[in-house]
Amino acid sequence: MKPAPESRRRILDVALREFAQQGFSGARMDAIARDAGVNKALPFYYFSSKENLYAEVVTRVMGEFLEIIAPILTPELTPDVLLERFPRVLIEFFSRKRDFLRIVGRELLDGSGRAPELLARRMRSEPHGGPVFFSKMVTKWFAAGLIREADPVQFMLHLFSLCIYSILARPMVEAAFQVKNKSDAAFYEERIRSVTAVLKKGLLT
Amino acid sequence: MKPAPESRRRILDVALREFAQQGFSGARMDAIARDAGVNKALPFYYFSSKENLYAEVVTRVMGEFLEIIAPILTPELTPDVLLERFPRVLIEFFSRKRDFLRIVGRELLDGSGRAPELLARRMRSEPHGGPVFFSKMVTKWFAAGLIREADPVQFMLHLFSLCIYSILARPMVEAAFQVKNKSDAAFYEERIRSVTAVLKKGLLT
Amino acid sequence: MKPAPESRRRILDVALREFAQQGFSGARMDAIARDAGVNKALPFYYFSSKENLYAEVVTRVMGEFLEIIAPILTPELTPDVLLERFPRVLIEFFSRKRDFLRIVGRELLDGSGRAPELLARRMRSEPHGGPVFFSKMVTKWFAAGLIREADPVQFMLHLFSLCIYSILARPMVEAAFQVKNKSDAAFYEERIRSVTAVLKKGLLT
Amino acid sequence: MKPAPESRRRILDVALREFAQQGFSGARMDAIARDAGVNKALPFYYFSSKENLYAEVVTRVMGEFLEIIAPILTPELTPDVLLERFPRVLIEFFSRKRDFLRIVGRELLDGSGRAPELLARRMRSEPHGGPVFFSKMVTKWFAAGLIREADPVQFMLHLFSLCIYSILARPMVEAAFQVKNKSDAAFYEERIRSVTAVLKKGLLT
DNA sequence: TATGAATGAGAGTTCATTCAT
DNA sequence: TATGAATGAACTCTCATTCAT
Repeated sequence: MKPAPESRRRILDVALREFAQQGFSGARMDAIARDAGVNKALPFYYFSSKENLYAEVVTRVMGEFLEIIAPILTPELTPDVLLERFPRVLIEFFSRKRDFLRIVGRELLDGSGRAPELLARRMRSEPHGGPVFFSKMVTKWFAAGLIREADPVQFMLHLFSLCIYSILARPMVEAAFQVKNKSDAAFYEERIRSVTAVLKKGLLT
Repeated sequence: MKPAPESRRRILDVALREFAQQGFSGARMDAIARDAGVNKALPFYYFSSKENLYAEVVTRVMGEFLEIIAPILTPELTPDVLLERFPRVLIEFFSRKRDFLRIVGRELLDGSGRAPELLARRMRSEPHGGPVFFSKMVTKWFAAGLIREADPVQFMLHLFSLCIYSILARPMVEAAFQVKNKSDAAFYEERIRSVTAVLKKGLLT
Repeated sequence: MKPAPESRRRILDVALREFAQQGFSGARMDAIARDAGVNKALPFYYFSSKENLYAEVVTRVMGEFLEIIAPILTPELTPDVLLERFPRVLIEFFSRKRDFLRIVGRELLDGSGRAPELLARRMRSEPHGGPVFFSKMVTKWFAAGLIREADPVQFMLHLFSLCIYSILARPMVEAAFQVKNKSDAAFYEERIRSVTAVLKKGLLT
Repeated sequence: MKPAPESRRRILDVALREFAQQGFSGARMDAIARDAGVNKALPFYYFSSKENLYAEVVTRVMGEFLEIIAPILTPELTPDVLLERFPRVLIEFFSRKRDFLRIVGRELLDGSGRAPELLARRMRSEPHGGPVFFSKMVTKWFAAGLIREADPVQFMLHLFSLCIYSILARPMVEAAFQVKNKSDAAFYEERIRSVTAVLKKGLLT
């Protein structure tokens, strides 16, 4: 039996890191090949173009991202459980996988990015009906007087903003305040606590 | 004194847009020159290098950004006034100047960005003592029992996250929810309302 | 003796078409393998190099070409019979085998082509003494007052030019005259008639 | 005053030679730049792509070709004058400009070539009505009993075939006959004589 | 006989930058 | 102040070819 092409996986791993650090245009196929320890033609052998390699990277990133949040969104979900769990899961995920976060961030900046579309397609095939399901849940919660925000989009934006953006914005805010960096672990723990508090206080009735 | 030549300003304007849309590596000096209606050697005449031109763009962006938030931060500021005004000012500013937002966003993604340093330098020379002043204010507010968050960094992250990130994340969240786009104006007004509510409820005592 | 594997023949067939359409440099070994339905290493297994594969193609083309004209060149040949038969045989052959014609055409263009040498070698081993034999025949015909052209080279050039070139030049002349295309069959029949007439009238006494 | 970019012309000249010798795929942009004595980016500066450079070459070739035959086609033309002049003009032109001939030849082989279309466009804007004019002339000559061939396309194919193809086919026929090369000049003079004779005898009444 | 993985040597093209004018 | 011409270095991508299996 042939040894599964480990090179392919290594190229994809390295590409993820390279695209995260340098952005699409800044990333160099040469560098990816070199860091993956293969000939510079091999990435093209497996992925046929830079564009395509990037697409596979984004697909993988969004895939793992969705796998992380999917388990939270059960039909029995209540808003207090959601607000309790979501920040920890998201912040811990992205603080461990900084490169994933940067890929997502870059997709957000490039308006026309592939991520939104990918997301939409995946969401449509989600177990509990995906976004529509979630949308209805928020509406139901609001009707039941459990939360203060009626609009599911606003509700979701609050969650994502506070969790994701805080990791990105940290260096800037710390620079502005000229605060010495705490350890990463300490910062993220503190952040999880604070975000959870604001969300619960701010959104639950 | 000679009036600054119009070409120079046009190049800077176009560069801001190009860097915002394409990122540093993706931006093309050719394209900037073309769109500014000048020969492609002229940007080098004025700014000597791509790196330098980008630096000037970032400086301008951060400058205008700080000019927007500076007036809010008076010595007499109270937290309820801050939370009332800040979201409107920030969201309205960045929704009008999408390119500014993207420049800032890219700076956040490129860990080594110039923005944090620039910000730090500017902050140090602020009227009321800048960040240290603000830091003390938050501490004082907390001591006075006006707010629930003791850490100025966390406090600030909440504000920026909810305001800035929501503009960037909108296409993604709307894609996920498969929501039809409202008009921009309606969306932003709604967002301002919702963010303000969450912040006040979540952070004020 | 093992039957020549079918893959080998398929590769050769496809190669002939590919070289005809794209020329030597334009032809892609990948494409040949793909179209032959084999792995792209196999052509090298059988033919060891592109150069070599091309040589085999040319050999085959020239071989079939000579097989076509050989039967005409009998010792009893008279000029009127030659001029009657030759155009039909050649034009019908090449109009059925366009790829053969293009291979020959390309050989003519690449001064250093392998075809002339191949031809020379084959001719030397022809039944009736080959070209020398033919050369003498033309001389004899001229001496006997049967034809108006004494030089065998000129004589032969007339034959080949009118027959072969007309197939190649057709698209160009039709473009120039903006003539609607007749059916291929009709065109070739017309061409055979016209060429035969010119040759007989022009060369016979 | 700026010195007219001599580089551009040099690149075009060299490209004509290179494309003629190597064909489109075989030609190397590097080689063109090198032989033109310029940096290898300059051909792209002026012509933006290999494809485009080739198109300019073909345009030039067809242009000069048409300039050569245009003066012959006057309204007062008679068939005996045409058949007398045409072979000499064409054979002398292409024997002096072998590269032109090879470009034309390659265009003929690549069915989809640009040459036919180019030719058509140029013909349409010719002084005396171009091909339609010529077509009518042939018809008139035939009606007047001056020539034996009624079809203008066949008539034209005879002319071009005998003149052009003979230059290309010479090495092959000489190889076949194992004839020692005469001097070029002698061969072409001989060819002009022979072609003229065949055409006049074969086509005139 | 046949293949998938892998490669070295370029090929065409791009791009920031320089320079004479 | 402004430009057209020109370049060097790099970049993405291609392609004939090899090799272990």
